[in-house]
Amino acid sequence: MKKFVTIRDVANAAGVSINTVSRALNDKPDVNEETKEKVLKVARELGYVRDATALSLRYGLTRVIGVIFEDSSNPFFSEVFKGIEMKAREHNFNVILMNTEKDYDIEEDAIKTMISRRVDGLIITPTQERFEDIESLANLNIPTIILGVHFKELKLPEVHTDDVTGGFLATDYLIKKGRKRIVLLNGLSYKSVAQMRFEGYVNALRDNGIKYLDELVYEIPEGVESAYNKTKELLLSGLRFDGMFCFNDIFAIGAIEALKEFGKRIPEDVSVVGYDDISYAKYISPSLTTVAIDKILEGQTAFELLLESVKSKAKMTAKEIVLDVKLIERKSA
Amino acid sequence: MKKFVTIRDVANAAGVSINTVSRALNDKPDVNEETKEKVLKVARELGYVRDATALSLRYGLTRVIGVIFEDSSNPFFSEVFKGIEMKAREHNFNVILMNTEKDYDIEEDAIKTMISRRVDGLIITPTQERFEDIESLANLNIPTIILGVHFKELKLPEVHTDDVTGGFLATDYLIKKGRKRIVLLNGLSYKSVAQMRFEGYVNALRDNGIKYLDELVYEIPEGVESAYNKTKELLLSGLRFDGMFCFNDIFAIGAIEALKEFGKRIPEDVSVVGYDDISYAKYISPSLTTVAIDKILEGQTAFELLLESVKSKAKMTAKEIVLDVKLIERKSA
DNA sequence: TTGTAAGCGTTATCAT
DNA sequence: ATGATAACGCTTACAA
Repeated sequence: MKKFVTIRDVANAAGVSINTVSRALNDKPDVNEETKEKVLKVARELGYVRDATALSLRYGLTRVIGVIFEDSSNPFFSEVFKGIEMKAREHNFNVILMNTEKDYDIEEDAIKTMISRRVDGLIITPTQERFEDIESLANLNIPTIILGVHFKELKLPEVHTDDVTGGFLATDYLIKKGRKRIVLLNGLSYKSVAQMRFEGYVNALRDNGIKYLDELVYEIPEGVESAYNKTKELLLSGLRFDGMFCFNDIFAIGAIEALKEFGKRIPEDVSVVGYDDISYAKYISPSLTTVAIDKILEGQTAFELLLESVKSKAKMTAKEIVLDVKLIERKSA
Repeated sequence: MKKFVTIRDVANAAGVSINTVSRALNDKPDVNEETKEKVLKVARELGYVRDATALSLRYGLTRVIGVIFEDSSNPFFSEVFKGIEMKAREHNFNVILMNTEKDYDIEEDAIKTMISRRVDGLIITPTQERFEDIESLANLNIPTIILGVHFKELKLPEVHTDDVTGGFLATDYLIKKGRKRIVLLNGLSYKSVAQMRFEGYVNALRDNGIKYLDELVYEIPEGVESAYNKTKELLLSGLRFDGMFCFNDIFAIGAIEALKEFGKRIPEDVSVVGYDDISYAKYISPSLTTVAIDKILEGQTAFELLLESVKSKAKMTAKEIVLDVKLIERKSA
């Protein structure tokens, strides 16, 4: 049925042996110029396209990398992916993308799949629930980059942003704007990112001589709804607060929705700062003051670090690349 | 270096031949129960993982499909992809995702790459600039689904939304809201989608007895900036209009930004309707009235149609799946 | 300069 | 029930 032209077909048509074809195709020196021309011509006419699966088997290298995200449709990840794909394409690598839907079991399966596919390397944003699956990669010595997350427990190369500073910048900005009671709407604390942003929050309070209050700090699961509901709950509970530092822009969007619903003016009554600077942050209303991270760059960096690791056959080490963040001042705070 | 456990390693360790291992691993009937148990145990201990590249070569099937988008970070595509990936995972397929950046040459390269990878099938949103590259797929009889686009020139299976109806719904809604001079901020007209939405726009005007005016119809390239600039230009030119039907939500976002800048009240002065219902459409301000298409479903449908085509070894035919659209009423119109 | 043959990891066919 | 062998498409020693 689906029959591709093989090197053998070309050989027959050109009246030479298959490895002469191979040599010609690969522009090797030990082949007569005329023969080469002829072979190339025949190959073109027949529509020959190299079979990458055969090459993979032959070389034990696939030129495929795997990317495992919790949700590739999340604008943060979709932009990071873009950076990865750009660089990969530039280096003639292809990318298999899989989602875990934040489920450890799916993550484990995805990793197995990637191993089975013999990917040359892997970029992953782990759920961080457990990490035996990631360890198995390290044991197989499959080059792996942890993206967007810091793993204390694992000695693997990581690319992430400076989220302690990010948390600090956001909180400090709110304080400078005169905010005294700043709610931290954080992600779940088993995630390193949440821990780091929390640390930044605490640092900023401390540096500004503001007392840390447990009643202002909340950890909630991902999602707009989640943030919307929690904010509504806080509002209903009568908790007083004049600022919110949200774990990400999605949370900020949910929070703002709830605040508006309660007639709060933003930023007059409550100032809101997000995180990530997803592309629509500037179009929501009020436009979102947020901690920007260069997502494309993060993806590119991850790929380049991975490529390094793929090329050097050395054992993976705990290299850590921390990317800068900056505060983008808009209307919400 | 990177040494994976092979069937041969397992065979040696278990003291059987490689095909006994193969049989055990594949749960074939002709293998002693005890031997099978032993082999399975050894395989587990050694951490054996099947090599998919070898399988691909062996069977001439990769269980990989290719997806070629113009920009996977565009929220429309990233959601469609999610639908594709979900279904693919369910059916034990993997997905290689590539971007064309709206460049025909990159598209052509991407297609070559996919052929080289021997993908079992391909889902593509063509640039529609030319289509020789797509034709080459048809000639190779590689199952291909055209997504989100209607190709008059090609007889290939397509999945797209009912954009004539969509264009009609949007325009008709604006008219029912009392709008008389409705700007169509359309995509470039060589794209079938733009043609279809235009057709819907014209139909709605006709059905409502409103005269079509060329001066209200504009075709612009993709991007928020593009829409922002064009809207600003229209405003500056003094063109009168009280409604805008935007080719997509991204355009609507850009248009709204420009309108606000000029002090126009939305929807009082100018009503705006978008298209796609990207996930942030409801969070921009005013929340966007838009024509919703189920992007996840579109992705899932595309995969399922592709799978059909992959399984049936029949020649590809021009099957067309047209998905429903519906108008989501929010605050912008 | 060109051809022959082995091998990458797997499964299917054919023997035993 | 199990083992040896060929084949998938390609590249690379090695021979000629």
